[in-house]
Amino acid sequence: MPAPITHPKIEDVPLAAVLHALSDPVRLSIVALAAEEDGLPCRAFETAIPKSTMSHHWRILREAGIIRQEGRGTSRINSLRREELDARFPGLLGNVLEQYRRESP
Amino acid sequence: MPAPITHPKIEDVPLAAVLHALSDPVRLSIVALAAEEDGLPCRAFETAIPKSTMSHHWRILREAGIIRQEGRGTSRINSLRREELDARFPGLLGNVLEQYRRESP
DNA sequence: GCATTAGTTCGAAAAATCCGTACAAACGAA
DNA sequence: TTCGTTTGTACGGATTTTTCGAACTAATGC
Repeated sequence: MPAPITHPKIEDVPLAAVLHALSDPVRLSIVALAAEEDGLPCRAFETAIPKSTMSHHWRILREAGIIRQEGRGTSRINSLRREELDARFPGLLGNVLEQYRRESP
Repeated sequence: MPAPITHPKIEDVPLAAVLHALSDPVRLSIVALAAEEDGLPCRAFETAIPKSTMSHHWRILREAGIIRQEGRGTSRINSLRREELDARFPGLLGNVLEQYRRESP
């Protein structure tokens, strides 16, 4: 994929950016699935939404330091930046995931 | 003030709405101050930002069930809906406030 | 070579945000 | 009561963000 995928240093990510990234139902569902299963490609998420919109959501999550993407062939491997995020915002992601699971069982 | 101020039932508020309300630096600072001191009027918050913009932020916070406003004379009394929020999203607000204080000391 | 698949980019429409201006309501003082 | 002040909302337009179809690129397979 042409655009060189870049990931921010976690210490450069403001709290508001993380909360913003998590403030969308589609992105929440992405994060919840990524938390359960590591290394999934983009196509494994949220089939009902157009690819271009999903691409936008991935970018928001990437730029908020929440998800890491590595190109593998024609697809991407997605993973949560769990440890980094926990170091920077202790307990935040875990708590949000807990709320999410409570809300959508 | 003309518009009848309404507050949502806390169980009707989606997680994404709460995170969205908290995903703005100005609103975060409002919530942080409201958490420290109860019953402050709107004018006590964020003097540098235009009144009309602040009014918008208050509305977002109100509609997310985060803040309760009661008209008192020409001003409003603002308070966090702490207990209700903690019942619906246990630990979430406290965690976000913790991150906020860590980030802006 | 050609077709398929995975995901990005472009461009335009729709929605949200920001902010100046005008406004309404409550209050105090004359 | 009437005038001026204070507190916050409503309106309208400019800017920004979000959404999504269509075109595109790159890797893979036949």
